[in-house]
Amino acid sequence: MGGASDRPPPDPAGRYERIYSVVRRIPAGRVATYGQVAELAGLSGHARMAGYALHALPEHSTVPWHRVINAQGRLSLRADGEGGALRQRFRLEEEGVEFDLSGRVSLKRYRWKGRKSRTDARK
DNA sequence: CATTTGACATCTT
DNA sequence: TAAGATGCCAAAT
Repeated sequence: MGGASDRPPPDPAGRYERIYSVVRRIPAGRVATYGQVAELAGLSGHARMAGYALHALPEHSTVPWHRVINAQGRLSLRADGEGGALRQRFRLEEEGVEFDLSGRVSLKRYRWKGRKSRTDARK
């Protein structure tokens, strides 16, 4: 067993990097939920971690954090008030993502089908 | 070192 | 559809 059990994060100082890596793979015009990002990052079940990672992300970062939304298809941003969320919404609209009257995104249509790496569909 | 809080998800009422 | 409760991990105080 190679030791290390099955714990994915061998990076005590770069766990977030794993999250960023997944977010970077999100194509424009597509969105992914925190839970999905966490799962692709190897932290399945720990959706919160994904959120913290993005929050700790600097603005000048090249990570398209605006493509990451919550499972309700809604934007989640407490800091910066609604301005931050509003800014994110405009950014997504600019990429082709549409919002409904409730301010929610149709995950059914814009959800990014990201796999764990592997062009193979599954298995 | 213990407590609190935080870019969430999922289930239940 | 909305609202409340629970679980998760990490950083801040």
